[in-house]
Amino acid sequence: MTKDKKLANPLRGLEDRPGFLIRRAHQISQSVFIEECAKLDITATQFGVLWVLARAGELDQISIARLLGFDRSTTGLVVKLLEDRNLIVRSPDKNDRRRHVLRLTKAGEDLRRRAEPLVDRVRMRLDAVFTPSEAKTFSGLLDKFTRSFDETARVPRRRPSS
Amino acid sequence: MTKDKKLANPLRGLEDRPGFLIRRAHQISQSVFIEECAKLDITATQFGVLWVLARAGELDQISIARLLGFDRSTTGLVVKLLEDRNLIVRSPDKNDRRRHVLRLTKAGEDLRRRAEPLVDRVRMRLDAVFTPSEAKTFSGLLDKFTRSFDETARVPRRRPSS
DNA sequence: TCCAATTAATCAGACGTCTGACGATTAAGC
DNA sequence: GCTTAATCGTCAGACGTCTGATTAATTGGA
Repeated sequence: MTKDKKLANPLRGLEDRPGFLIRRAHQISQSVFIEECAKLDITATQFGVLWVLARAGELDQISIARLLGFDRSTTGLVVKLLEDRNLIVRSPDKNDRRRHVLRLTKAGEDLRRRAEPLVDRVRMRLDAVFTPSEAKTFSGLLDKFTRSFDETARVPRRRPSS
Repeated sequence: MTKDKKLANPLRGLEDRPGFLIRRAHQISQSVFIEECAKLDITATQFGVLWVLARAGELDQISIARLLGFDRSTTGLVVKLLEDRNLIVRSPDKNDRRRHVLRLTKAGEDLRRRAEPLVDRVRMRLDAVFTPSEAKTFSGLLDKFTRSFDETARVPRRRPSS
């Protein structure tokens, strides 16, 4: 290969590695989320915790981590931020004193509800670059990809049975 | 919706948001990269810089950032780590004193070359969960997705013309 | 019953990522 | 030429993420 060819495309061979494009896709989707939800000052990760708590009523940190596929430490830090903002409360579990059970406060539930339409907008903006058929295929492949690694990944994820 | 149904699947409605699955896919691919390249002590981000420098010969930080879609600050920090390990050298640009031109050292080029087969293994492991046809479709959709946002994203990316 | 393995949670440390600000330098318009 | 705008790089601060270690509590097996 000549030096000129190198200069012509310094990315040939990197661009088609899935990891590289996945990283970029993640960066983009995070950026769109932050942009849409700026007025609520909430991140995608934080919203995930609010969401799952709204659905489940109450959970301990480890359960949240497993459902969302977050690392234990990550979950602990995110939960701390939400607790500092009084969006969730933590109370010791009487049956198992290692656990702290989390639940949404009224403020947390209000914020989650207000975030809902904004998060829908994020989804719409992300899907908008595809035809409906492509969007479906993309989601399906992402699901297959992530599902294939759920059990063997360093940070495993246990999806609900339903 | 009954409370029982909530408990049955606390993730319904979150799982099919593309951003959520993209995050998980990113987490997985990073994890596989780290696992394969553990003995070289290099991350995907760092490898990207080594790669693009190997291709281009020499570049300043901003050019690297634009080619890879990294933030300026991120690039600065990654470059610093590589420089501390003597994998790249930085020299002031005589024509433009704002710039510092980066190039690989011998150690940097050696590391990049040794990383090559490991990075190929990462790609193989990621693609292995798909049929060849699915892998191609997935790559194509990821490319379309990222390309659609390259210009409007907060962190823009300028792909090489070739 | 008692010891060992497991589990929940926290912490320090590291890297990646972005924002907003700043200083230094160059380029552009008048 | 001079003023203004744009650009390169850095820094502090914040959040997300993972590792490895530690502490406290529970569980399971001999």
